[in-house]
Amino acid sequence: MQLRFHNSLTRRAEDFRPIDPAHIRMYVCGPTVYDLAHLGNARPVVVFDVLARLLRRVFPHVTYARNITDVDDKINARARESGEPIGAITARTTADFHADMRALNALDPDVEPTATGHIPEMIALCEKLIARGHAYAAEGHVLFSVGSFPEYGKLSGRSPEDLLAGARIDVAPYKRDAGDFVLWKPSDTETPGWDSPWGRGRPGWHIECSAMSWKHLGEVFDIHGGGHDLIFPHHENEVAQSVCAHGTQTMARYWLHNGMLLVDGEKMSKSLGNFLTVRDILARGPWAGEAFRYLLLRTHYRSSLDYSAAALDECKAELDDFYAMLARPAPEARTPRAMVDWVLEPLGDDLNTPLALARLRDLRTLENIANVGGSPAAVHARTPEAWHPVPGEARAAVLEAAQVLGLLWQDPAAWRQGGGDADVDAAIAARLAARAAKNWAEADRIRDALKAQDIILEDGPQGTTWRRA
RNA sequence: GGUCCGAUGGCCGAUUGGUUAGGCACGGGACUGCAAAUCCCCCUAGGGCGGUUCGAUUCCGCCUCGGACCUCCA
Repeated sequence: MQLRFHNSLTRRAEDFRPIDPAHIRMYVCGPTVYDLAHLGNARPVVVFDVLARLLRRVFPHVTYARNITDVDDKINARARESGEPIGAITARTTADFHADMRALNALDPDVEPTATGHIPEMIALCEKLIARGHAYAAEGHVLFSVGSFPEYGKLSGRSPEDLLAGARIDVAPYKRDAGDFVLWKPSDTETPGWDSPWGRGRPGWHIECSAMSWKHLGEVFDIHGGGHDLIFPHHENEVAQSVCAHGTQTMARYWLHNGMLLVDGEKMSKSLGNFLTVRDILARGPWAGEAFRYLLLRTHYRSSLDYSAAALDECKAELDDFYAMLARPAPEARTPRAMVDWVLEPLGDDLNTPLALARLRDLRTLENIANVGGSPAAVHARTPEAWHPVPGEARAAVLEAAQVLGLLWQDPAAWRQGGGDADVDAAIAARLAARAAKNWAEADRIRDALKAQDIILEDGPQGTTWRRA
């Protein structure tokens, strides 16, 4: 399967040509652990989780690295405000992050380096950059010299003049050039710091990712991912650091950036009152994690995505339909390879998850037709060949393809009836007796009483089943 | 102000130089004691103005609107 990705570096869709097809290496910028993950933080996690699953399906060996930034001035500020020790904040927030992302069925990356675990590598990078004339020490700082790297601005598509013209920061006096950025900065006794050739200090943000990707993926690797808002300055600076330190042509061959997530049409912010954490979503119910994942995947990863509670409910309804199909007894059947490939094919085209989901729904319809009856003509108009509905086959294909999307991993009965213990069997038996006596009023009364508890009965050929609304 | 991205039905969202996928909502039907689930049908849309073309939603230009970034935001 040939993969194609839109490469931010060239602003074009390109065929994916691995550096080493036997070993694919991907790095994605992870969270700064000072607060609970918000909805926007979850988007790159889910998007690149799907990409990692796809890569693992296509290539024999994949190393996916996603870092934890656990040294940062936002963390320091949080500790000063709350009085909680920094180590406690980062440990708790990291655990919360892991729990939240697992609730979205995002697999753990293969390696999850921490910034504090890679201070020696960061110092080594600073020394290499100074030795090569790309950085200089000044007043306890180490600064990257933007003027030493002619290609600075290539990733973000800016010229150094543009960057300078748009700069809205105060230029520190020790900077040789307004665009120079910090690799290392001094720490006072109240601030976390590590001994270095330039005195006790701490790393700048950008150097962390250069150090961690170098350590775990090498000087040049295949894919670098992250949010679109990180292109400048974070990724631009990463490229400058890594390329200049190692003397390589590039840092990563393919740069993938996900679009921003909006809430009710506006960017999330605490001042607007539309700031939502993943935990807020998960509190909606046991279905909410998967419904949110579905919501993220039904929009192409590069588009901006507008979150709303109504959209989340719609995603739950769509998953209800899938789980209704999966809950129906089905015979063991072979998994038709062609059906799985047909669903996954769009993923190879710059991770077109919305089209893959549409095809997954077509397979669901095919399975329903095999079991319940109907005409496959509408589905056949879209499929590459007229697959005959055979009970169990499309179902098996749905389950295998959904694994790559990280969907439909839950037990269908648990999905339909989960969210609390309910003993409805006795009520169903009583209603069955009333129906046998053609006492429709009593039968409907029982059904309505259950409905008042959000329990929906479904009479089918194999008897009566139930689910939660 | 600069750089870049986008605009598709009531809503969400793909594909495409030649009758605009799919989903949700709405409406109708089959099935059902009535429902639910399922299936069938219906709903046929490309911001505005130009250009290229036999033909433009698709390619190009301008305008409008929205968004991202412009030195530590996913």
